Parts: sequence; C-alpha cells; structure tokens
Amino acid sequence: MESSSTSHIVESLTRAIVDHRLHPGTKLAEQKLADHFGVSRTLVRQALFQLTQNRLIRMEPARGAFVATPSVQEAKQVFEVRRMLEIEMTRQFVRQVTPSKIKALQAHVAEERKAVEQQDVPGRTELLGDFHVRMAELLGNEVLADMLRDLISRCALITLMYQSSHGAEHSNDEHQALVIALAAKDEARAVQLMDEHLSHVMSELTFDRKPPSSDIALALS
Amino acid sequence: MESSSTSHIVESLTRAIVDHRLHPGTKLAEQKLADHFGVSRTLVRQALFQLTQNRLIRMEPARGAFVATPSVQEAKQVFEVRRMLEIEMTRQFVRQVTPSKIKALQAHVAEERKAVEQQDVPGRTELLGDFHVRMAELLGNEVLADMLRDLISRCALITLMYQSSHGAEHSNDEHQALVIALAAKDEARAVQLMDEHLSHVMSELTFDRKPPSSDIALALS
DNA sequence: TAGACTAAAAGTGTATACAATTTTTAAAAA
DNA sequence: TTTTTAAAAATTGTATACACTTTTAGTCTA
Repeated sequence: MESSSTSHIVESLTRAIVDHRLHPGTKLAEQKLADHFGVSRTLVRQALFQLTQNRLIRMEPARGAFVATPSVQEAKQVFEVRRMLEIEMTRQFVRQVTPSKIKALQAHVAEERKAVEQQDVPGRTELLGDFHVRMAELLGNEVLADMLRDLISRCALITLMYQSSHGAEHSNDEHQALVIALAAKDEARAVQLMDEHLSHVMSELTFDRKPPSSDIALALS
Repeated sequence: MESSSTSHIVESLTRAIVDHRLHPGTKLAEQKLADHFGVSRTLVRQALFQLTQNRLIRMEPARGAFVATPSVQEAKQVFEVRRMLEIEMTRQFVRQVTPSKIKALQAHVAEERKAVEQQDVPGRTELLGDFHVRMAELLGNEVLADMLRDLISRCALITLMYQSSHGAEHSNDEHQALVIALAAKDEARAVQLMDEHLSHVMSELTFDRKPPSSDIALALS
C-alpha cells in the first residue's frame, strides 16, 4: 500500500487474523505478503517472527508460516489465564472505582450494543474484546492491558475455530450487568459476574474442529 | 560459536539479560552480535525484533537496540500482574494438589537452598524464578507457564535496576513455607503466603535508578 | 578552553542474490 | 486407475550490498 515498516505489517496481519479474514492454518507465503505490502521479504520475515511470539502464527522449519491453530488444550488454558487475570482485575477495579471510570465503561458498552444491533460483525468482535482491555487501562495498568490484548487476540482465533453459537448480544448484556455491579462497588457480585462471563464464553465453544480455508490475497485486500 | 538460528540467538540474549550479564541500557550493536554468533546481521535482527515483543529490549528508530530499562511504573505493574496470576494459580494448585506435585516442589526448593548456600548467584536467581514457573507446569497450564516465564524475565531486569538488598535466602524460606501450606491444602494460608511473598520481593526494590554499564563482548563470552 | 561546524566512520534500514529444501508437476510403472 | 519416481518450479534460510542516518573525531573560531 504505502509507507511501511515491520510494525505496520505486524499490525495489519494481527488485525486480519483477529478479524477472521485470515483463518487458522492458512499458509502465509513470504513473497505473496511482500508483494501485497510492497516491500521485500526481509521485512515480512521480521514481522512473522514477531507474530510467532504472540502465538498468532507458527513457523515450521523450511515450510513457512501459518496462522496458528490452537489446540483444545491451549484454548482452555488461554481462557483459564484470562479468568485468573480478570477476576483479580475486577477486584481491584471495584476498590478504586470512580464515576468517570464507570462513565467510560458505560459508553463502551453502548458502543458495543450499537455494533451488535447493526450486525457489524468485525466491529462488535473488536469492541467486545476491547471492553476487557479498557478495564485494565482505566485501572492504570498498561502491562496488564498489553497482556490482555494478546490473550484476547488469541481468543479471537480460538473463537473462530471452536465457536458454534456466537453469543454476541449475550456478552454485551453481561458487560452491562458487570458495569452495574462495579458502579455499586459490589465486589463479590462483580467478581462473580466476570467469572460467569468468562466461563460462559468458554462454555459456548464446541471442541470439534472445522477445516480452515486459505486465500491470503483476498483476505488482506 | 556453532550451529545457530534466530531462536538460538534469542535464547542466548535472553539468558544473558536475565543472568545480569547484560545490563539495562546496554547498546546491542547488530554487527557485534553477528560477529559474536558467527552469523549475518539478518539473523541478529530477527532475534532483536522477537526480544522486543518480550519487552526485554527496545529498539529506537535508526539508533539501534538496547537492553530495556523498565520504568518504576512498569516495574510495579509487572509485579502487580504477577500477583494477580499467582494468587489464582495458588488457589487452583491447592484444589488439585497431589503428593507427587508436592514432592516436585520440595525437590525444587531443596535445589534453591543448595544454590543459595553455595552463593551461586546466577543459579539461585534462575531457580528462584523457576519455582513459580514450576507451579504453573505442575498445574498443567503451559500457557500460564509461558506467561510467567516472560514476566519473571522482566522481573530479573527490574531487580537489577532497583534492588538494593537481595533477599535470596529469604525468598527460599518463603517458598518453603508456601509448599507446606500447599501440602496441607490450606488455601487461605497458601494464598496469603504467595501474596506476601510477592509483596515482599517488590517491597525490597528501591526506586532510585543506578546507571547502567555496557560491554557486550565480554558479557556474552 | 569551550563551542560550533564539517568530514569521516560506524551503524541501521531495506532490497537482492543465491544455496538448500520443499512442493508441484508430469511421466513412467504397477 | 493408482502408485512411484524424477525433474522443474516455488519457497525458505542466510548472506551481502548499498542508501541513508547517526555518531564520532577533528578542525576552526571565539
């Protein structure tokens, strides 16, 4: 397209994977990516190595890069780690909640609702994930926010592989209920709601894989 | 040295940083690293980009790579995230504890003690960190273990920047006490001990920076 | 001596070249 | 028709080349 650099490629590919335009298992041929971004393979390669660290792709020696296909076990563990982080995050949030933070979350939930109603699938996926990152940011913990961003990106992959029914409006409702509990400073209830929310997202996964598809040129256009 | 590849360089540099042979702020000149590893800059560069993702190094445009110098704020946030993860990990550990898992942890603590007594500084640092990773592994959550590995690597950097008194034997004692509580399936006490342990490690940090040093050739030999 | 300017040296950012490996294609054999 | 084999094409892994930027060293000036 235009001005680039490794990080631009990383972001673009991440976005494509999280938005489900690139499916698990898709081969990421270096030259094709290089052509698409208008750069040399060198830069593409650097980007791919970075994405390897997030577990969004895997590289097989001499065979190239593929969009990751997380196993059932990995999927469960990712959600388990999210649960660990977010339960404690919720506790802390309640302890240092302020009206402006509640307002920020309410505004976010409203945006979610709009995206759900308009059936804006990529938009609502992003917003539903961002809710959790937003909580971390409002808590003032950027390290936590970064970590959750990574985990949620992986969840987007997992969701695509294993999700049968997409409980989008359901998640939105649960976010809303959580914000109410946070505003009421009801720690026990907030924690319970967050726990149930994550359990619920996870319980909607059906652990029988579907086969992946594979056209990278189209996905990135 | 010998056979290489990007991941070998990543591991070698990670090790050097975690073991305090490379100090925060040290310039990582690409050609020097390339010469040291007997490869071209291409591979070094790929490794550096990967290390960027772990926050072990930072890259400044046109100025090169440096060992990261985490801010006070970042340091506190890293420990906070560890606390979140490890408190919940402790809860779960108690719930699914078995004699063989306790044995494994006891063996680990014994190794720690040996390293502390022999004043094997790099060895004890690694072992004291690995205790936490080991718990995650015994819990069967590899995703969690990976995440803790990264966080603990960052803690090694932070420790070097901000730690005044090294409470190595103290940490070892706290690990030992924790294992006893785990074995007794005393959830409340185990969680409390883990919480205090992390608070304690963090409280030993003195947040007034020291200046970094800088010879990479020596550090890697 | 200290500061500002300039030229040389060193270092980073990107593309390209080429060897080694894998994948594809096509032909031959069962 | 299916399987095997072999050659060709495509792809990855690594090194090198070169433009551009930053750093360094030295010279000139105040």
